[in-house]
This record gives sequence, C-alpha cells and structure tokens, in this order.
Amino acid sequence: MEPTKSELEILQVLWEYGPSTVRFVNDKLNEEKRAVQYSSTLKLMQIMAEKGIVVRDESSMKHVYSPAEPEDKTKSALLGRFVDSMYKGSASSLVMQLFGNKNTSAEELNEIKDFLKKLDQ
Amino acid sequence: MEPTKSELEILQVLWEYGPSTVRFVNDKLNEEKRAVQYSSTLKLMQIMAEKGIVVRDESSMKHVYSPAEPEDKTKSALLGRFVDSMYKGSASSLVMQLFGNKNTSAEELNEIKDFLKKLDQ
DNA sequence: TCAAAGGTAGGAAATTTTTCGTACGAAAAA
DNA sequence: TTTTTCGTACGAAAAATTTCCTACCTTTGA
Repeated sequence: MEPTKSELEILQVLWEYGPSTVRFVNDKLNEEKRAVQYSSTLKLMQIMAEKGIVVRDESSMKHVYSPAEPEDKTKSALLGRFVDSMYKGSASSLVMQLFGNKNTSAEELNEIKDFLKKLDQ
Repeated sequence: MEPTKSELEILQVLWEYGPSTVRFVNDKLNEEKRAVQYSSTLKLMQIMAEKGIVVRDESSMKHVYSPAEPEDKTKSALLGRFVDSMYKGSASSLVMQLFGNKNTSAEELNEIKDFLKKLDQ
C-alpha cells in the first residue's frame, strides 16, 4: 500500500535502526524531525500495522514493529511511481535533471560512472 | 510551496500542454487519469492560484492558468526533496537503485552514459 | 504492598485535502 | 428577445490524515 508522508518518516526510522518500539521511534522523530506526542506516533504505527505496512511483535508488552516489506522493495516502488508520474517513466530524464541543475559532487558522479561500468561487465 | 498529489496532476497537464483553461485541464484529467467533476478541478485550480502555485490570466472570461514557476525548477525541488528524504541526499544511491533492480532499457543506460560524458567536457 | 512509571487501546477532535452542489453572470444561439 | 450553454464563485460536505486525551493494564521500585 501507499505510505503517507508521516508514515514514511516512521518507516525511515525503522529502516535505519531496525525493528523498534514506539517509544524509540517517537524519540528519534523528536530528535531528528519534529516535536510529536508519543500517542500520535503510537496511533500512527497502529494504523500502519492495520494497513499491513509494518508488522507487530506483541510477544512482549513492549510491542516491536518492523517494516512488512524490505526497504529496497518499498523504495523501488516509490521511486518507480515518482519516475512514472514526474518523468513519464523515463529514468534517464530523471538522472539528467538530477545532475543538470543540482550541485552534485564530483564524488557522486564518479560513483555513478563506476556503477554503470560494472553494469556492463 | 508544496503541491499536493492532485495539484501535481494539474501541474502536469499545464506542463505538457501549456497555459490552459479549467475546462481543458478537466478534460485531460478525465481522459488521462480519472473521472473528476468540472467544479472539483475548478476549485482546485482556484486554490492553487491562491497559494501561488499557478497564475491566472483573467483578462478573458475564460481564465487561463499557467504554472507560476518553470517546470524544471519545480521538478528539481521535488526531486531534491525526494532524494533528501529517501536517500539521505545521496543522488548516487538513488541512481543505483534505479538501475539496480528496475528493468531499465539499454537505451536509457546509453543516454545516461552519453550525458555523463558530456558533463566532463 | 502500593505508588509511580511506562506501556497499549481507542475515541474523538483538528487539520488538510478533495469533491461537488448550487447560484449567478456572460455569451452564443435560436 | 429569450433560451440555452458555458463560464466563475463560493460554501459546505466528505474523506483522508494527523494529533492528542483519557482509560486502563503491567512492570518496577520504594
């Protein structure tokens, strides 16, 4: 399913730190993003569990949440949708825009060149 | 400002076909996307004008709407935000994901290689 | 033992986004 | 001229998202 903006923030915490409790996620959100009440984060994560975006381990009192899908799969899907809607599905258009006007570092550029070389082999 | 999903659909019509009336945009949405009432599209475009996302030419009875910002600028901003939030700002990560698991055509790949070559010159 | 701390559940309010009904004016056609 | 068509304005409803209050249960520690 389609994570909303707030849900994506939560997913990002789970991706970065692995399976987590609501308390942990809420702390990270407050540290890294913005002020948000514990019960808001709780509610949102419960909703995500209902939707099947995350799975919940209830074996202990402190429920532990994990992404239902692998990070890569979700990111790929979101990226794909982004390319489709913004660049009519043209990945190359996206890349050109990325490097055409953004000040992307030479380092980044080299990484990509290496990567593309390896794709050929 | 931050276009919503529906607003983005409207922007895309304006980008593709140039300055347009509500009627025209509404027709395109119905042809290309989904059923939506004329008055819904009208309302949305009026809101977008209030927000400053589009500008409205009221000189004729049929108001003509245009994007307030150049297509590239808006797309770059959105893409930038996407990279920041999804790939911690790493453009190369994004590109690798794009080609790592999606079935991107060889043609697309070549376009990008050519593009990168030109960037060096 | 029992108070305090910390956990979940759930409803409801607030906000944002989206949709549409209706009023009304201008233009075009009969 | 009169009717029909086509346009905007506006309010409000509906839907989706986000936030928080409160109840209540479990664990911990004094």
